[in-house]
Amino acid sequence: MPQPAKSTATSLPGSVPWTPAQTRVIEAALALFAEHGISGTSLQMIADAIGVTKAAVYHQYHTKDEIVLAVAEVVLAGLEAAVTAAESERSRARAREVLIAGMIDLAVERRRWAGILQRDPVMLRCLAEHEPFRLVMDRLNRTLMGGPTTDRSRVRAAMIASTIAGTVIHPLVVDLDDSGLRSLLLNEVRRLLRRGG
Amino acid sequence: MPQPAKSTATSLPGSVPWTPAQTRVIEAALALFAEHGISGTSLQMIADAIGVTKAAVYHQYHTKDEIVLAVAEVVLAGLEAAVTAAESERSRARAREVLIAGMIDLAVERRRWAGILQRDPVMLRCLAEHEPFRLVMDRLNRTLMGGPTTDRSRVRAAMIASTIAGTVIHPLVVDLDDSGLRSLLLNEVRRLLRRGG
DNA sequence: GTCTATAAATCGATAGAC
DNA sequence: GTCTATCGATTTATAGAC
Repeated sequence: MPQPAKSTATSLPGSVPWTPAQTRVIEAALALFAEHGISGTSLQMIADAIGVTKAAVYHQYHTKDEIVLAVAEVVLAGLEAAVTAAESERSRARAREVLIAGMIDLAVERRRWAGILQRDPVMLRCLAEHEPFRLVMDRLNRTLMGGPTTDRSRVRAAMIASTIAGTVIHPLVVDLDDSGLRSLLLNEVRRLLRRGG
Repeated sequence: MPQPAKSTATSLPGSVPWTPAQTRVIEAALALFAEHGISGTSLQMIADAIGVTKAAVYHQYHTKDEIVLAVAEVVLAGLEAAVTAAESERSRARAREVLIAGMIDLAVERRRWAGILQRDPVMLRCLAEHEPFRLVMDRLNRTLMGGPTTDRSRVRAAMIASTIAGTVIHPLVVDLDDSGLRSLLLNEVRRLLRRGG
């Protein structure tokens, strides 16, 4: 079913015309997904959190998958913006620095959900199956490697991504305030890059 | 309910007398939990994977929580051994090095499931609720910090743990063989420690 | 946009025969 | 140890009134 000139529905670029009711659904879903996982969250739980019935939720999104997709768009929209900003830098080294700073900002300010969502099996499958999402991740990874693709650059890029996503949700740092965590994490990740690259 | 001299039932130290049928259950559960998450895995799926009925599974473990608990014991038994080995080193610096090497060995050799399980909301709740598990994690974190608890040492320990657990499951490194990933990861993590700490 | 009511499937869990 | 058969609760999802 080809439909040439109308690809705004499931693509990333942000201008999705959400209704207030849809916004309430994805906000509630985001919080519940982060706490219980996607499989562990039922539509009943989402409906209860908003204060409506299941039928009202189904009127906004016809399947649970659609809700997952909408949540994925929200989560990845921020990353996509960070990657785009980084790609406009002149050197690859500068691009990587800017991207890392952006990723840390995002991870810290949404540390409640950002990290967990990116490890959820259902979300991972969603990101792998839908090309627009995979494209963003490819651009992110390429910028993160900052040069030719070698075993070593793969491992280093994977380390940076895991460190940022994983540290902000680690039990050891739950007591730290956002700005303190942000600057400490930024410093330590930069140390990772300084020698060898 | 104090029970002085009989703590083998739910404590970690390995000598749990599993029957062959129980071993089949937790092996199937481990693989399915890693692929679909714990909430996303039903007892029917576990039974199907083994080739028996649900009732047969229930004969081994009376609730799903018991299966989760058994899986958690398997996962944490390896970590506990690594921590114990590290703690017997003379200096705290040596202890940390040994622990990190052990954690990397474990993460790489079980990279199919080790990382995902430690991020699953149900597993996290299980680790937080049962003291024996929390105790192991506390010892691990203390050894990882390698000295006084400061904001900086917390962040650095969280970074090391997230890096190891997250890198081995990152899409960028799925094609690398175990030994290559292991040595690259070990080198890069050691670089993290070299300066400042 | 939200409701009540309901269908069909699956969930975790149990009883009892073999 | 495994089976058949079943319970009650919950799940995703739909129909139709307001």
